[in-house]
Amino acid sequence: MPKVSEQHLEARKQQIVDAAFQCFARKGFHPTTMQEICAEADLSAGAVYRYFESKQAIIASACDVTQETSDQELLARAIEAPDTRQMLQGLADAFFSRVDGPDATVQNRAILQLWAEVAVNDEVRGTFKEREATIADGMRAIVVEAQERDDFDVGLDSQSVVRAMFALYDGFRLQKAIDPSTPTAPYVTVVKALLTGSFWTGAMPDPAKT
Amino acid sequence: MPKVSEQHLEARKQQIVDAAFQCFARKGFHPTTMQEICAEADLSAGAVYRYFESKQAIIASACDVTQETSDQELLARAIEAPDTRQMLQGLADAFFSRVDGPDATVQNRAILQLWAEVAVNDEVRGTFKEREATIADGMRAIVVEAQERDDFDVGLDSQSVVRAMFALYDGFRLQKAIDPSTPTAPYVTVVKALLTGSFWTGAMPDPAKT
Amino acid sequence: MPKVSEQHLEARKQQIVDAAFQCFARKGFHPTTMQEICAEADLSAGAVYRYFESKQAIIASACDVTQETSDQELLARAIEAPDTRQMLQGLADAFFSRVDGPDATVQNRAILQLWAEVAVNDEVRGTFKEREATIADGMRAIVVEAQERDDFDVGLDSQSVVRAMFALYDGFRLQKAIDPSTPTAPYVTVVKALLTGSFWTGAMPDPAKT
Amino acid sequence: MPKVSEQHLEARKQQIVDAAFQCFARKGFHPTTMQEICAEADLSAGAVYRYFESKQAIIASACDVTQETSDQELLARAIEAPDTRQMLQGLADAFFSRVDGPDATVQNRAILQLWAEVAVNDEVRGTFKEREATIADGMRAIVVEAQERDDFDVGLDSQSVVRAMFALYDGFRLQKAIDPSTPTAPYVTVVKALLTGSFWTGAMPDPAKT
DNA sequence: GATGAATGAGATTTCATTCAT
DNA sequence: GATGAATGAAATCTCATTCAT
Repeated sequence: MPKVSEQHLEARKQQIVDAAFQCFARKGFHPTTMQEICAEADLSAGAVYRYFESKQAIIASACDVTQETSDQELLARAIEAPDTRQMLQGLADAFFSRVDGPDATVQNRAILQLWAEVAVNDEVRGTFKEREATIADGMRAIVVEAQERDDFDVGLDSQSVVRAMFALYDGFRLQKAIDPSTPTAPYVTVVKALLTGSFWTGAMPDPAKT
Repeated sequence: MPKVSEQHLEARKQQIVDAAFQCFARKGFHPTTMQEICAEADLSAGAVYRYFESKQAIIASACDVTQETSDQELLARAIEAPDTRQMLQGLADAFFSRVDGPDATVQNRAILQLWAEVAVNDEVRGTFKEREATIADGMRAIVVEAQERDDFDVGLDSQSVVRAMFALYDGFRLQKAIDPSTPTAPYVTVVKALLTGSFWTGAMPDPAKT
Repeated sequence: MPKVSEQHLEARKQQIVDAAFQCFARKGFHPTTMQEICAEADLSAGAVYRYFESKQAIIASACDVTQETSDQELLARAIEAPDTRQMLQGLADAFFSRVDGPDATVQNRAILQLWAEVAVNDEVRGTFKEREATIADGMRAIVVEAQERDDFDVGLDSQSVVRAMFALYDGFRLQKAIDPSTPTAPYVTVVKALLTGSFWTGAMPDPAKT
Repeated sequence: MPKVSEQHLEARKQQIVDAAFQCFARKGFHPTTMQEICAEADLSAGAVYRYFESKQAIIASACDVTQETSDQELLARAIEAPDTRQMLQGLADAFFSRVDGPDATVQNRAILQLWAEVAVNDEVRGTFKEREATIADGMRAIVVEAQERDDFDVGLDSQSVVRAMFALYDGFRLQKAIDPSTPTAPYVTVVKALLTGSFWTGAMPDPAKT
């Protein structure tokens, strides 16, 4: 009996967050009204408030949900690659596969809303930083390992390398959000080229200098 | 006399937009109230409405103002560099010098608000895309030139290369907005390394393959 | 079988009214929600609505319940006293014994809610006046009798004498409701003194005058 | 300039509290809606909220206003009377003159609402107790003085005597609130009789006993 | 009979905008 | 030109009541 109830509860919460998510991607957090969320969730206001204390709680929940899925898994799988290059390519493919596909534009636009909220809302920022930190740690381990294998310049700050990787991903999501027709494949090719040394084909600086 | 008037008008508009900008960076566009903008601008509601038709107009104006300064100039100056590497390094220094310094956190956070609005507001998106396109075109010329000099892999889509450059910049602004204490210098080093071929120090793939 | 049912029905109603009574004393009629009553009664909303048509009905019932007990009885017993003084003292003791004891604060506070409702709610006022009238009539008989015995000034309006007696009771309940630590015994002493002539110990006015 | 503004502010606040007072007397605090208060005050919702933070604040203010007038003055004037009897009679006349007259029913009913709120609302209770205490202290001085003159039984607790006086007043207000047609004059006569020794005309108890 | 999730009207409160002074 | 009090539509949230299970 408690099980049914709990399943029901979770299902309803999901239903509401999903509906809210759509609305948020469409109009942003604050311009979205509860009425719109209720309509999208096909529920009355009273029902929604049975599952969430406030609109703020729905926003927080929606922020929480974003990409809650398995960055960890991606990292774990990537690490099994035989060499750094293949690992990076696998990672790039895995991450960038998310920016296309059904629902991706909604996700990408929602992410922008989340970022804006993060800049402004301490609670949301807290959760966000925490999650980022977890992934960043995983990534950093990978970077350090690549440096130990002498694949990445050991002189580079590993943290900053991770930041650059994030940037290449997040920055592209921004562009997809603004223009969903942006082609992904050639971008991923560039990213792989950057990370695996085939981007720059010109002369290298005289190592005697610097 | 019309000149004085016009100067005055512009000055007041600037005063209001500046005030609004601060508020927006602090709370986001929509949660910011006109009262807050008025207070920050040290003007009455009536006065503000003499210069702007609506809050929406202030938002649009604030979005317009963002980095209105001289991306073009930076590009023009960069192009004068003797070689691609120096040009890229100059560009990186120029752009990333903006993400620090006084007022930078406000700028970085405001940018997140702008992005969120862009995802959601057709008018703002129009202006934004236009501006981006202008800079992107300038950057693209640089990239194509680098490819012609055989400094960048000619097989890469120049548009996507520009996107990657944008991403490295925007993605970092995102991180600075979330955590203003993020150090910039090591990140810029990584960016330069990525773009000028000193990032990847491992083996290159067998050109016979692929 | 109808009897069992009826007993059950009454028991349930009582349970609900008792619960409501507690809530009402705590928060007042209108701020109390049905949910709170249900929780206090340990019943579901549906169950409560099986026994009462509406919240209004519960309020009415709670008002009805107040002191439903036996003012009449007190009067009947008092009347058996050998003289007016003893009768008044007995009455005072009987009535004021109610303002202390367990549950008395709840009662006293609930009474204030009732009075407020009476001022505002025609239905409740009707019931209230009726009940008051009954007791007032009983009291009045006592007063008239005392006047006939020449114990009370025959020049006084008996109705108003009754009102004064009520006032001494109700006004004290008000004070106990506001501050439950108010001591009862010395107050009762004063009341008895007032009613039996030992309050005023000064000179009496010159009967020649007035 | 600040003076005009401040006067205006006070005037508006008064206007709103007065309007609210009417509504409260009519329907009670909680069933009264802001819309009703706004309509009664002939002001828009927005305007009302410029002067009061919340409905709760209006309730508090309305409670505060109740009888803010000059109980102190009455006491001060009463004290000048040549003897206790005349003083008591003066006091009684002064106080009870308030329970009739235009607007008195509104006042009397509002008082019941206040009492109910006092039982339930800590903030309101605080203010209420404080004010009561002030008057009670004044009254007590009078009572003690009467005891020193040997007009009141010195064996009685002066605090309780004050309480009895309050009760005779408050209890009558209750009755007037419930039935505004209750005649005041004969009641006042009874009160005066009680306090000045002409109520009980029967035998006094044998002082040898007790 | 009992449950408690759902309803939806309605309450309080906010805030962009206007306009008399 | 400037002010800021006033407006009132609309937002969030509550809660008495119903009804499928």
